[in-house]
Amino acid sequence: MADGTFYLTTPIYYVNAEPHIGHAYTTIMADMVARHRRQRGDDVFFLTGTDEHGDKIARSAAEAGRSPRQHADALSERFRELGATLGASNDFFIRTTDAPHERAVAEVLARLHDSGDVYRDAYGGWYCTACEAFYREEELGQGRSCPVHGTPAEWLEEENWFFRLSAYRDRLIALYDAEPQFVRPEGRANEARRMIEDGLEDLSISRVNVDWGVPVPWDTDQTVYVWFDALLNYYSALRYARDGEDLVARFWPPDLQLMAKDILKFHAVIWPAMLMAAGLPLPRGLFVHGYVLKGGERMSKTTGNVVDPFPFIERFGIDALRYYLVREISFGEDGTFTAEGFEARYTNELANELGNLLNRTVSMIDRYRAAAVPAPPADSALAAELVDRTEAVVGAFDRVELTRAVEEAWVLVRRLNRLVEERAPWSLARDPARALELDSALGELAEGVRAAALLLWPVMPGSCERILRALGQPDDDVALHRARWGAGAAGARVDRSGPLFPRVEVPA
RNA sequence: GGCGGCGUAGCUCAGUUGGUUAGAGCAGCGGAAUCAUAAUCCGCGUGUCGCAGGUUCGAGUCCUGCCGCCGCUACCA
Repeated sequence: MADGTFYLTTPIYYVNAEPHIGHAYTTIMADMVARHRRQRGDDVFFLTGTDEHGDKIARSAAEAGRSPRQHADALSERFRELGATLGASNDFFIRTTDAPHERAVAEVLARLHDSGDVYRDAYGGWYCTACEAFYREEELGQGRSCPVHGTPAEWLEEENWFFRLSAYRDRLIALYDAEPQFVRPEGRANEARRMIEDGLEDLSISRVNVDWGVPVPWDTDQTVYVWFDALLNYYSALRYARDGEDLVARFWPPDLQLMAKDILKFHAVIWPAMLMAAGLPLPRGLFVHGYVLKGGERMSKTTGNVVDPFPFIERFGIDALRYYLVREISFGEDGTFTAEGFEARYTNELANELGNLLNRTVSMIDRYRAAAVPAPPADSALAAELVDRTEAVVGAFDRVELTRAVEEAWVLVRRLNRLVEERAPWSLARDPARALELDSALGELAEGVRAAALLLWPVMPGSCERILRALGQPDDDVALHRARWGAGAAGARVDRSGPLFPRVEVPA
């Protein structure tokens, strides 16, 4: 970031089920950050992908009657397609089954083994195959059942390789002391800190009975624990995403890593410890967001309480979904997805406020000035206001307050609708003596809408490019500095190309 | 049990380090306007800021207790 590069990641998605809106949410939010940083001229690398190893994948593959590889291929492709549908501008899509990733995992693990951070020990415990996790006796339910699945846990004893996580306790606490912004929001940092202070146990990072995984290089009877494997994707991707170029030097460490709150511990405790052990610089910041709730409850693959994003995308368009998610759910908090709320925001905000603003602007310029966009007046009060809006948006993005960023941009949209009423161009148009005033009013309006499109571009890229085209502006340069007052192309002609967000009939 | 969070207008929520008459959006009511996707703009809030105490010149904002709701405690964004 300081050097003008920006490395941004989403978690990699586990391919044991079809993607749902929770995955879409994280990818969309990350994409907004990525696009915003590019608007600012940063050299951005935006990574997402899929997590494909583990016994659970092998089992669901078997149920589906195919090999783990076939299963992973099929589902990984679904996640890749989801990203494309969402308009995700990721620079690479990593799969943990990529051979270069597996080599990187083996290398890092070997390094930790050599340095003494990985050791062999016996481990016994109650194991749930569905969870791929061991439980302590007191955690089990009646009949020694898995607290999550309710199915009986089995007693397993095996020799595993352990990561000396406990040895990093003091260094982790020092990290949280020194970098209060390492994990945001603040409450999540406190949670993570508490996990560290409450005592860390060494972590078993290999499995004997799991075949579908990366073999432990010096003990090929064992495979690497999926989380150890998965976390390293953030590092390994930079080593092979571009043929012939090692991106590690250019982008490492990550500037921002996004995730939902369920995987806080892996990212805020285990991951930095792994990097310390490997001698790699730590990420500059993690941001932990909340859940997209349905009916006030958590969506879950297990219970089937999920929202399918595709019908909404088909009816309202991807930009409407992107807008709704970032606006409705205060980023960092949980929020509830409802069809009613979606439709209300689409109609009130996208169609009526923004879409209609563009439409009335273009329409008046077409009607009163034969489609020629007048130059914006240099003395407009909007010029200063635009500086304020832009700074507010940039500041919000810097703090990863994405909901706030859209709200700040939206203040301009509302200001512009008010401006139309204040100037009343239709009234000026009736008096030929006020032609200059009319030019000024229409130029001011067009310039304001153009700037609003640039501020909102990370949220709704396609729609904002359409706004620019409708105003006769090039749509291929959306750099943020072009949101300056008067930076638009001169001599533009408006193009009436129909409603930006057409009203959608809502069946009763 | 442990740890953490939440409870502010009918609804969804903002409210930096405590400081004057507690805000926004939506919904509702009234009005203006007619460029526009009948889309916009203006006006209208007697809210015990969950309850009870405490600290303070002053608390929605800090402390204690209580009530209610929720999350995490190694499946899943």
